[in-house]
Amino acid sequence: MPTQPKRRNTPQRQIILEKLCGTQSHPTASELYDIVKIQLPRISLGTVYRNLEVLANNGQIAKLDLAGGEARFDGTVSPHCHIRCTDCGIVRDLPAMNPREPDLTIGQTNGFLVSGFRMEYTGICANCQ
Amino acid sequence: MPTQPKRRNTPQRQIILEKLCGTQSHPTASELYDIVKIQLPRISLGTVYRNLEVLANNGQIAKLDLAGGEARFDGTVSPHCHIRCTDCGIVRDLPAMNPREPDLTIGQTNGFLVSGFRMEYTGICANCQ
DNA sequence: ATGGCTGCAAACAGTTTGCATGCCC
DNA sequence: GGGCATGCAAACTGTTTGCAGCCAT
Repeated sequence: MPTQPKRRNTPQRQIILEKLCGTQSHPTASELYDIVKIQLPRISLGTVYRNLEVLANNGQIAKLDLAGGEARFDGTVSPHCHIRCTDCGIVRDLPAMNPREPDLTIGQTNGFLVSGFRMEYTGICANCQ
Repeated sequence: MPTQPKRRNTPQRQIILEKLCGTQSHPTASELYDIVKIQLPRISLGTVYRNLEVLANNGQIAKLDLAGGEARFDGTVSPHCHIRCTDCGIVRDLPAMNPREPDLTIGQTNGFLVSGFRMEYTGICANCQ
């Protein structure tokens, strides 16, 4: 198997991780770009995307590939459900909700090897009501 | 409230609906475009998108806004779960699975007005294993 | 000096939209 | 003729990639 490359802990990567873990919101890549740019004005959007991918592969952050186009990112890795506003798109945690365990046998009828499952609530957030 | 426009039943719209309902797969817009093009060689991709939107708003088809980029469309409207191959992206029905009823109170802590929820299994399909 | 990383810009994919024209009621 | 629909092409959005140069090991 291919050994993974030795990663460096660049300021860009550090600050991206720090800002993502320091927020309750689940920012998109470009929202995060705007936040990080305050401290690193010369950072590029491409770097944000590249680092988010590295961090997600590392298991340090979670990529939320929910409905509605843009991917969002979550500094909290432990599994929990989300609720998404169908109007403005913001995503919040549902901490009280513990997701049902995936039923790994469910894919057998289709020949699938089940690896996971996702649950997502949708609704209208307080702001948009 | 705005009255909705009087829709016409054009051949394009008819055949898109017919082809979508006649398949078990959950085609993307451009996959459907390729299928419909056999019978209507001059149809445009934009028309496919526009009609899929009209049909979805009509409740005649369902738009599956799952993870993984491309939207997919489903001629079966009754609620059921899906399993998606993380490798090739194909989507299959999970007919045995009846989705848990959405818990409408779940959003109260966040001030959300819950309108629905989605469940999606992921795995590797038989072909990609 | 090797190889990961950066900023920048261009490329890319999926989707939407503007426009001139066509066709049905 | 009012208005929905079409084909075409251009625009737009989110994301990825190629490249030259930089910096840590």
